[in-house]
Order: sequence, then structure tokens, then C-alpha cells
Amino acid sequence: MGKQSTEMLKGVLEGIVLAILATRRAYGYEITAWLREQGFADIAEGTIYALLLRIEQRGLVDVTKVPSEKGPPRKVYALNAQGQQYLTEFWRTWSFLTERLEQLHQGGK
Amino acid sequence: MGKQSTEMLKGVLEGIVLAILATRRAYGYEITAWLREQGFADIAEGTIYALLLRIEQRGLVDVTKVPSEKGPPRKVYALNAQGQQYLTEFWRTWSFLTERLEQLHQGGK
DNA sequence: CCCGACTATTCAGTGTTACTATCTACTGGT
DNA sequence: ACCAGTAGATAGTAACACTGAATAGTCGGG
Repeated sequence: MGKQSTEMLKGVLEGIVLAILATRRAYGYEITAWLREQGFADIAEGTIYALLLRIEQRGLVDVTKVPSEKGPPRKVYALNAQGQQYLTEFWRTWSFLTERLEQLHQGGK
Repeated sequence: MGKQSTEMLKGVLEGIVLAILATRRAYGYEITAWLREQGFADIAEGTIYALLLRIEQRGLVDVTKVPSEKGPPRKVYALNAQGQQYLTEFWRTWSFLTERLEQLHQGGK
């Protein structure tokens, strides 16, 4: 991805992480690894942790500390009702953006 | 749109404006009005002008001052070669994001 | 003739977000 | 003892959209 991806990720990355947590509970390191697999090569380690802290403080997720066999304990995140609601809002906004951009992309040919 | 739209717009709005300028030349007030018509109700006046200044300084557009019959002269923007190239990059990044999010949206059902 | 409405642009200050870089901490292998 | 891999936290920075206000020109109505 190009340099502009940094700015384009703002707001979107949060939705991505919430969407992941909607399918299954996960912890930071795991999410970072998954994103890298998916091609988000340039997402910094710290970024996900900061994001998780934010959504935790906003009450969108429930957190459980789970001891790990390797390394320090994991903080496992799970989407709660409020987070689900927020995610629904996210999809609505995303759909709106996608429609407008799709129009522009077609029209620009 | 919800409050999160503000953050989701970052980077995307720039692409939208460039995409508009790819179809036709336009000036700030005109673009703002068009965006409002398209449903971007909460985009502030100043935002578009600031964005136009940025892309002008980065050399993505050519600018012509055109006298207006009503009000002060207009700054008419036109996408140049460099802007076209940048826009292509934008579409690539956007497609990447759309694919990932589409997957997550399907999987989350 | 002035005042409001519309057109059109600029700018200073603010909040949010992702990045960079660094630090802490635990485990297992050499 | 050291290092790689696992796991998380944090301080500082840059970019971007928003708010709110200022500036400036034209036109029609009172």
C-alpha cells in the first residue's frame, strides 16, 4: 500500500478491528499478526494496542486477562452489545462512502 | 452520517475531491455544494478549501483564477498528470481496503 | 443608500488518529 | 547468560477534518 494508506486507515482500522472481534474474541498480538497476513504489511505493532485501549475505554469491548504459556498474560477482547451497535453504525457509514466512491469511479472512466 | 464519519473521511475525502476533478474542472464552492447534494451534509465549508490548498501545494492540480459574475473571483482547479497518477494510487489502496472489509462483512453474518 | 442574502475564499485553533521508537516482561533454547 | 519470540504499554510527532470567524464582492429590497 502507498503512503496515503496511513490517512485512509484512520477510522477504518477501528472498524476493521471491531469487525474481527465480532467474529471471534482475540488479543492484540494475534490481531496484529492476522492483519499482516491479510496484507496490511505496514501496520505498526503499537498501533493496534493503542486502538484496543481506546475502544476499551469507550466501553465497546469486554476484556479478560488470560495467562499465556509463552510470554506475559494476554488481554483477550470481546465485542459487547455497545460495540455491536457501534459496528452497525460503522457499516452504515462505510456503505455510504462505498456507494459514492463507486459512482465516482465508474463516472471517471 | 454518524460521528465516526469524521475520522473515516480522513484521506478518503481527498480521494473524492480528486475523483471529482478527474471528471471535470471545478472550484471550491461548487465542490462543497455538490458534496452536500450527495449527502455529505456535515462537511464544513472550510474543510474543502483547506483540502484544495493542500493538493495545490503538493502539485496535484493546476489552478486558474476566473472572475465570477456574482461575488469574488473563483479558483478553478484541474487535475494534472501528477494528480492523475496519485488518484490511480488512491483507487488501488481503496480497492484493497474494500476487499478486506467486504470479506469481514460477509464473514460477520 | 444601506442591509441582508448569496457567492467565494482564507485562516487560526482544536481533537482524533496512526506512526515511530522505546520500554517492560515472561518463556524456552543455545 | 543471552537471545529470539511472545505480549503489551507509552511518549512524542504528523496529518487531517472540524469549528468559527473574518474578508470581499454582487445583487435586490426597504
